[in-house]
This record gives sequence, C-alpha cells and structure tokens, in this order.
Amino acid sequence: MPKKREKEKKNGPSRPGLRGRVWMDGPEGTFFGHGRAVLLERIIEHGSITKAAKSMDMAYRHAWDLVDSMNRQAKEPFVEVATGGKGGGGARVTKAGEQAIKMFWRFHKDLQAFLKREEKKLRL
Amino acid sequence: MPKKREKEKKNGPSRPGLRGRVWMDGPEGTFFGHGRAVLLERIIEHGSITKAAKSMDMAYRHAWDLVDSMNRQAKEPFVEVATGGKGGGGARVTKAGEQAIKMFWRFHKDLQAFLKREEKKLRL
DNA sequence: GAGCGTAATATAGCTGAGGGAATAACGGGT
DNA sequence: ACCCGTTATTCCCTCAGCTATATTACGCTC
Repeated sequence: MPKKREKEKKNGPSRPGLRGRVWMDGPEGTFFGHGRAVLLERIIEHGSITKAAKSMDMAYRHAWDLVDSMNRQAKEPFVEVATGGKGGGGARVTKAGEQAIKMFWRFHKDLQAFLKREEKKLRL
Repeated sequence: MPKKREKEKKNGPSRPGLRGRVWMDGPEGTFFGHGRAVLLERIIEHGSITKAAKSMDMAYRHAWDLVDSMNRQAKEPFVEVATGGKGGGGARVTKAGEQAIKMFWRFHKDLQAFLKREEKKLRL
C-alpha cells in the first residue's frame, strides 16, 4: 500500500554537464551547506524545528542534530530554542544564523556562475 | 582481532573554511570526478584494475563498477581491457581517458583558486 | 494543576552503498 | 594440457545515515 510519504529519490538522469558544490567546514567537520541553509529558512518560515523538518520531509531527529551541530560550532548560536511555554515552545533563527544563510547563498550563486563559465571548456 | 586493513575514515577535524567539489554528470548521473580521476591514474601506473584498486584501498568490485560506468557513458571508452593472455590480461587507459583526466584536474585547480578568492569574504 | 504543543532524548528498524570472498571465464606461455 | 594472473560475476555481510516511534521535560495559558 502507498505509504503517506513516498520520498521518491530524485536520481533522475541529470543533464550532462559540469556540476559542483560548496560548503563551509568548522571544527567538527561540515558546518554549513545547502541542506542546513534550507532548514534554517524553513525554521524562520514555520517557527519550529518540528514543522520545518516536516515541511522538507526530514526526520525531526535529523533536523535537531543539524541545528545542534551548527550551534556547537558557531561562535554565536544560529538558532535559539524555547521548550515549553506558549504553544509548547519553538525555535527562532538569530541574526548570526541569518547572516550565515545570506553568506551561503552568495557563495552558491558565485559557484553557479563559475560552473557556467568553466563548462564552456568542457568537451565530452 | 586486528583486521588486515583498518580503513580509518578520515573524519578528522578539518580546518574551518570554505570547501567545494566539482564533477561531471553524464546520462546516468555521476560520470567523472575526483575518485575516478585518481583511479584512472592508478590504472595507467599499474596496468591493471586489480592493482590500481589495491593501491588505493578500494575493492576490485567497486573499481570495476566505476570503470564500467565511465565506459558506458563516454562516447569512446576510457579504459580498454584484456581478459586472459600474457600476464592474465590487463587494463589500459585510452587517449579519451587521458583527456578526461587532464580536463578534470583543470576544473579542480580552477575551483581551488575560486574557493581561495571567495574565502576572503567569509566571516564565521 | 491540567492541557497543550513543542523541544529533547532514547531506542529500534530500514535501506543503500560499499566491502570481502569465492568462483568462473579467458587466452597466451610453457 | 596445464599454469598463471587478470577480468568478470555472484552472493552475503557490514556499516552509516537516516527513519520511525515512543517517552520525558518544559513552561505558558486557562
């Protein structure tokens, strides 16, 4: 029977061409990248880790680990969290977190431009 | 008991900073990247898939899959292979394969320069 | 203090990628 | 005909990343 969430791995045959990724490393390894940037944006949008995780089909456990990893490695926390209280609590992205998001998307954009330039040198 | 090969995953705490990767996609997905470039170089060096795989602590099965994947996606094969015969056979990297190696390292080098430039904009 | 919805934590299960080992096929040398 | 070392193929195992589920802690509101 069709489960609620189908998950359909996007392994579709991608167009041939040059591809790339950027991320930032921290003291413990990966510190900030595409997935974490999106997660933070969803937290801003929804105000909670639970809803943010659901909205991107991610297990809460995994989302919490990512948030925890960022907060441990950043000088100032990227996410402030409240347990209990009005509505049961919630999560809020700090200024530092917002800056990280902006910085990442800038790197991401620059990389796409770089790839487009380099791809002209490509002959398969 | 201590196994023969310990495999020690290099998850060491990396220096904080900007990191990145480039690769080429083909009709079936990943077509050429860092690992495959090194593999081809080892095949040139040793003249066989078996020895190349051993030299980089990779299972023959995996190495063969990578070679097969490249040969299926490339217009001209990157590796020509001989089973049986003198010395049991062997593998040889074609001109097309050598060109792919050169092209990849060029992209790789350009990316490193790009990352170094971009990293100046980074503030953790 | 009961209810509520969230964070936080623990535990077990799933799954895909890769590893290890075993075996057959191959073909020139001797 | 046999030996040899490699390619090619098969089967099973392990491990990590992530999922799924359940339970507890929390603190505001009523």
